[in-house]
Order: sequence, then structure tokens, then C-alpha cells
Amino acid sequence: MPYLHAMDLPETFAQSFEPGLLAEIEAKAVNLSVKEGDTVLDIGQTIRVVPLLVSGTLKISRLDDTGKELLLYYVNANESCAMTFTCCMQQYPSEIKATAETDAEYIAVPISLMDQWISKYPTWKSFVMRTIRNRFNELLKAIDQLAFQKLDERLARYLKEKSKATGSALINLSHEEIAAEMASSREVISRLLKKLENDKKLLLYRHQLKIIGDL
DNA sequence: ACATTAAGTGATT
DNA sequence: AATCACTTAATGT
Repeated sequence: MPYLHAMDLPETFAQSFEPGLLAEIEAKAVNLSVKEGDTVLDIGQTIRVVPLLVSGTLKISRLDDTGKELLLYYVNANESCAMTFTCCMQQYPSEIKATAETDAEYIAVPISLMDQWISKYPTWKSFVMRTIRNRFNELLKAIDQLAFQKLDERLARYLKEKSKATGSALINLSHEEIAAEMASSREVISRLLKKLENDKKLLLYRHQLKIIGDL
């Protein structure tokens, strides 16, 4: 369960918001913190607050038709959730679920203030617009990756990024895990990996693989 | 040695 | 490219 602690507005918010707005945040918002794995907002719940994330990461997901969790995006420190601003501003129940990916702190602003703040504070308005625009751009990127890149190209990119991230040519993931992250199926990934192995780009082992050539 | 789980494969849509 | 049904190989107990 979230617990209260002292208001502590981070620099980045303090810089981008005007004094009047900051004062109102201090007065009307509360500072909450959650532990890794906590559910911040569940599907079907009504949105009551807009979170301004101070630290940590929130994972925003929805459930697909079979009840599996589908990742939508992450909210990082100094950001807020675009979905909150759009679908949830008019008291609709949430279509999404927010869980704490890591321990996180956020400032909870009651949504009842949103309308007035948008017209009263230009900096708030631009903050809202910016977070929506950023998310929208991300969606566009995701869409053209899906539309214009073939799966084998996506896989190659994915593997390169993984090895870059870990600083190693060895990647400790099963085909199944890779498939899940790429929203594909295990068999398809296995076949593509096999092809890359035949082309001397990879070595395949159980639960790990090694990059030995240029992808 | 046996059960379990990951990976490989052909056929079907 | 996904899914199914099945085989084969690796790994844990």
C-alpha cells in the first residue's frame, strides 16, 4: 500500500512549472510511494489522481483477449501517464493497469483540478501536451517498426541491442522469452535463429546464444 | 533412469 | 507469420 511522506518536488518539475502552479501542487497534491510489484491502478478502477513520477518506473499494460498482460509503455521519472490525461480525464474507468516496475515515488494530483489547471497554468498545459505528444510519437515509431520491418530484421536489431546493453556477445534468453518480448511465437523465433546460425552469425545453445558475426 | 523443459520440424491456415 | 502436433535434445531430480 502507498504511504504518505513529505512533499518533495524534484528539480525538473520545479523548473518547468510556474510558481503559482507549484504552490498549488504543494497544497493539493500528495506524495506517495510504492514498492516494486505494487499495483498502482487496476483495470476497471476509476482514475482519481494523475501521477507525476518522481523516481522509479511504472509499467502500463492492458490485458489481451486471453487475459495475458500486454505491455504498453513505461512511465519514467519526471513523466506522467498520457492515458490518464486522455481516456481517464472524464471519469471513465481505466482500460489499463499500472504497476510499479521498481520502487517508485510519485506526486498524486486529484483529477478534479485538471480542467482548471489547463486553463489557468500555461506551463501545466504544455506539460500535458508534451507528455501526450511524446507518447504519440513513440506509438508512431512502434507502428512503423511493425509495418515496415520484417521480423528477421527486428530480431537482428533486438539481438544487437541486447548484446550492447549487456556488453557481451552472449545473450541469456530462451527462444520463448525472446518470442514473448517481440510478440511473436517461439517456433518462428527458433526458425529465424536457426537461419542466422546457418549463416554463421550466431551460435545457439540452450537458454543462451552467442553472436559471432555481423547481424 | 526418468521427468521436465527447451528447441527443432513439417504440415496447415 | 502463427499455430498445432509431434520429435529430439538438454537438464534437473
